[in-house]
Amino acid sequence: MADEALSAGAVARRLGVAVTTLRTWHQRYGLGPSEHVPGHHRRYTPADLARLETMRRLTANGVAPAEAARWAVQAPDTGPPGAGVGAGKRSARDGGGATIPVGRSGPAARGLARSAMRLDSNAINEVIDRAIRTDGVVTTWDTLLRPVLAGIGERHVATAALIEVEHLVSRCVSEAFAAVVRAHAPDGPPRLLLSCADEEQHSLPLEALGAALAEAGIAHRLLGARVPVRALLEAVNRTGPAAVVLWSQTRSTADPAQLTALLTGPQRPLLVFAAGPGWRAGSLPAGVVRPVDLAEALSLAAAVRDSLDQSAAG
Amino acid sequence: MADEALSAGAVARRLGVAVTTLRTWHQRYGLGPSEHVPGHHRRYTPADLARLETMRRLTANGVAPAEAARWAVQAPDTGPPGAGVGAGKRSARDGGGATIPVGRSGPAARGLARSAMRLDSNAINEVIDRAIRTDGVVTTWDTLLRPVLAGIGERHVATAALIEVEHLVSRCVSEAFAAVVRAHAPDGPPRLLLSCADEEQHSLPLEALGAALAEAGIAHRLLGARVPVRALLEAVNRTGPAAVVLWSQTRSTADPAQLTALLTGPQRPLLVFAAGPGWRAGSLPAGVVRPVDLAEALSLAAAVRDSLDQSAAG
DNA sequence: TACGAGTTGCGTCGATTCATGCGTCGAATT
DNA sequence: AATTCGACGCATGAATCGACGCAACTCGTA
Repeated sequence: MADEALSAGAVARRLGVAVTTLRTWHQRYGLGPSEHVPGHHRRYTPADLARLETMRRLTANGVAPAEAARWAVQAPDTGPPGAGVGAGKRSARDGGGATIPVGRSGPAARGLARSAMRLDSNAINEVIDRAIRTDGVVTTWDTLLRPVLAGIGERHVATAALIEVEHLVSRCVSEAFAAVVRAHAPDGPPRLLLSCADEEQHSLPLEALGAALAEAGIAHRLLGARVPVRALLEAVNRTGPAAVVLWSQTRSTADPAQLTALLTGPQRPLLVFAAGPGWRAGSLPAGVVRPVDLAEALSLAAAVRDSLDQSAAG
Repeated sequence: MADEALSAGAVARRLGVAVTTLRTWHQRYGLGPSEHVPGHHRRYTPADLARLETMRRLTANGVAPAEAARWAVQAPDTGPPGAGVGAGKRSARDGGGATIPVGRSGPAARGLARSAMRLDSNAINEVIDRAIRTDGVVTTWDTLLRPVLAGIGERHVATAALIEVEHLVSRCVSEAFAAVVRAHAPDGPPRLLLSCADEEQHSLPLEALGAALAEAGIAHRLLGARVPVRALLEAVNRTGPAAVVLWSQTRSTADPAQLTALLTGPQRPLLVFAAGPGWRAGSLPAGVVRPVDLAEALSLAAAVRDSLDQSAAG
């Protein structure tokens, strides 16, 4: 670690705020140099600077300063500031429709596919539950459920068959996620709102995120599929979440106007996540964070975890 | 400083009610911050919040707000004996406001409606689970869930609002039924196939039937919504069920040809049920049984099971 | 079965309170 | 000499307050 210790003025200039504000943030929110003896000059380490960067970015997104400071204090790095997202690698696009739709996704996937073809919901449930219990929600989703569902989906659009299989598996997956959410008691008021974009009917990925959040002890609200913009704004207005995750599976449902409506809504500004492969990186309004996969969405949401809402300060 | 001095907005968001409602509760029932000078902002201490939590819990169970407030003021963490669906004395009148019309469906229905308006999925789950545990699936469906869902639906078609509420409640109901199915281990191979009619997207009644069947120890398969005729025949052909229940919610999805196709298929099931209000009694092909409600469908299915057992034993 | 009375949640409006960023000042630090 | 420190104060926009009213629902009654 470079032991560079930035002075208050340097930090203030870098952040674009006044020196006095730094002092104010320190004494009001405790957001200052980690080691500081009263009366002496403040020396900001890179870690302190990172905290202040988080504070600046959150406040720039409209988060109330008191709340933003709380997040910044306990979660130094809440993800990329928006620049690094564009370099998102196109993740595995499992091309090639082979005879076995799951490809090389492991034996569990093959077993699941077989149970699905047999319409054996008990076996499906058993496989999914065990995978979740063993590997957790994220891994199960990425390495088991998504491949199988993608395989069924490809086959379905190609052959116009397997519709009943797709429905059954979707139901089982949904139920498994719901069971995870039910098993983990929520530890506080839900400050996270998950919703599908307008006309978007694929809610399973969002349910996966919800289950992963529950697994991590993070409370949330999940609205479901096909949420019109008006209904979404209504829900935001009513519950006032700290962050909203809007899922879009396909390009046709990824209308950036929905994000803009969220950011300019009557309710207080908030963090907005644009999740799902539908969104185009270039056309997103400013202030929208775009996680590339489930794991990143989870870690981003974790930054909001322990923030008990209280806008009062003493 | 008291690190827990919640502002009015924060509390309102946490409870899922409007800020105005909080003020109303204060001046109508005296349910407010313990220390509050008129004109100043309200600061809710944890004790005050606990009181409001009690208020929320009681109203979620259908207690009239005035009475719930009386309880919450004097006993922050106690409640009246939580009773089942039909219980509860009607001591106080129950008003309206921004809620869902449930008519005379009992206090639990009103509590569920209030929780739904608050988008409080935890409270919704709690109410539903307890009702199912106390009164069983059939009674819960007929006297609690269906009235509330019908109320939401009516208001939804009239006002084009409450879509998010409808989705949330539907999800919770679906999850509750799924939990019932999971909790009761199936005792044999499923000889019963439940499926929605083609284009039919309301699968909740079928899920209710599925949960009731599971509760009675009858194994079944549930395909889900929007099952094309070809997919249904495919599933019947593959699994060879003894009976098939085909659900149709509205007249537009009740094509009798689907029933005829079932009866003339190669793997002809022993019995075909045409369930749901969509079917017209006159236009059903011969050999199709039409249960009028959930209870009748359940008893018919039980009869099928028993006859199968007898034939297997003999 | 229709209607009035009682209840309840919440929107609106003008006034007030509060949180926040920053300027200023005398003393201390580098 | 150049900053920075701690303390205080100020301007401003957001949040809230109190009051009022409205629409909707339930229930008792005719």
